[in-house]
Amino acid sequence: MQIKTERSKFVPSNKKAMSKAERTRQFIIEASAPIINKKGMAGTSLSDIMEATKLAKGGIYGNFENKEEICKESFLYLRSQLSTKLNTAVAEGKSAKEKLFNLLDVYANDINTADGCPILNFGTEADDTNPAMKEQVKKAIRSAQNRFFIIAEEGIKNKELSSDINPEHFSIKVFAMIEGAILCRKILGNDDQMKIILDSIKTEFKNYVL
Amino acid sequence: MQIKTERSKFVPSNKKAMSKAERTRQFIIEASAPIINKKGMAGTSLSDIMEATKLAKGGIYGNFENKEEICKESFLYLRSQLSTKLNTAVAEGKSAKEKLFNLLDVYANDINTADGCPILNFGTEADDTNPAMKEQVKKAIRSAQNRFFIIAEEGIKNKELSSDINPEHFSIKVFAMIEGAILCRKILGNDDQMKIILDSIKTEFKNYVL
DNA sequence: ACTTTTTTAGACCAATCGGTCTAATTTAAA
DNA sequence: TTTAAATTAGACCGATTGGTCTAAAAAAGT
Repeated sequence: MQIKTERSKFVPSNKKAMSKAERTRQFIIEASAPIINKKGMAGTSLSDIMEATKLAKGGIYGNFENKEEICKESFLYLRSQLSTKLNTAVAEGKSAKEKLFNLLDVYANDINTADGCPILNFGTEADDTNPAMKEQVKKAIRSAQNRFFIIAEEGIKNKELSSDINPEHFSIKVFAMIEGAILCRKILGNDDQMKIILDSIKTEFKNYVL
Repeated sequence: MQIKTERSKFVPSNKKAMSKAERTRQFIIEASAPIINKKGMAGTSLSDIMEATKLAKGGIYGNFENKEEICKESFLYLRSQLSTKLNTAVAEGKSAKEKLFNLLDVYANDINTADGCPILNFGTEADDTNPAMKEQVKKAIRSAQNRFFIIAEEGIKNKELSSDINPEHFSIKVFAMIEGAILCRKILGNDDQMKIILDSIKTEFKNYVL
């Protein structure tokens, strides 16, 4: 005895050539990602996901092997969303300085709108318990650091920046500071420290601008 | 029908005037803390704690209201353990520079021995789900930052440091960088970035030494 | 429009969750 | 050493966990 119920009407950005299942799969990811990012992988239950998607168990497990796969795909989704924003910000800058400042501004403004940095959230949970996830986070860190690295390196190449700047050290320091700042923002509940840190990065960077 | 079993023979550092229950309570905390720090609060089950302590449920719940209390006490324990180490390192330094460098060296060497920084681990998990815990982490951040602040401020007062150093900004930046470095160390699985960051902090600090 | 294939609902499952309670056992006071 | 109080073992509890399976429903060919 089955009762007729409404099904998912979700239509993702890339509409064409997507089967119903592919669309549902994507819908589940997009609905789950913010929850998992917020409550953690262990802290998010299947009923949380069912509630968020309004789907029954069958609808979920018809599209995913298990909860872990949903977590992994959610991380990849959040990572790519954020990546796009950050890359766009960089691309819109015309100089090394503009590129960096645009990039920092995204970190300043955008991430608190969402529920925090997925690298930080998934990373701290995965490190001791989930090697596959840890590997994904590792890639994400490398790519985030590389964004800063490229800006500095190209800046030198284009004679915009003094070659005194060490792109590797610069990218590592800046990334670490920002992740630390995100943590402080979340726990302390305000942007004060984030602002101080971003200002300080900008001030230091200006010393290298030729 | 009860079967006689061995009970906890644990004797904590402060031996005197502790009832059996107080000792067991402390024992449970010390056994649980590293597990919770590692697997997270949601990721640690009561059976994990039972296994680590070799106690039955009754032995646990006779000493704690609920799992959350164990988590909270575990955080406080880890925090105080770490605090002691850090404060000792600072106290052993004879100059501002020595104090800071000693302090940084603890972060460099000691924390990877354990299972990562409790501020980072508990903080990222608590922020959206556990306001009481979040409040505790907030205190811990403030106290950790204050340690750096005091070193800089006293350094100025004692004419060891140029007053160009801004103790507030310095403490915020250094703390953020270290937390970021701890994250990177855990995920990337090596100390390279941590070393670069600590060296960079030291180098920058030296500019202010008179 | 009809048929086949894909997809989803939801009952069901064993296992585990956090937590309670009582009786047995230790501890500690007398 | 006896006795009263404090403490712990572990059976038990209902709720929830992640996950399976089948029949119904929807989507996709034809």
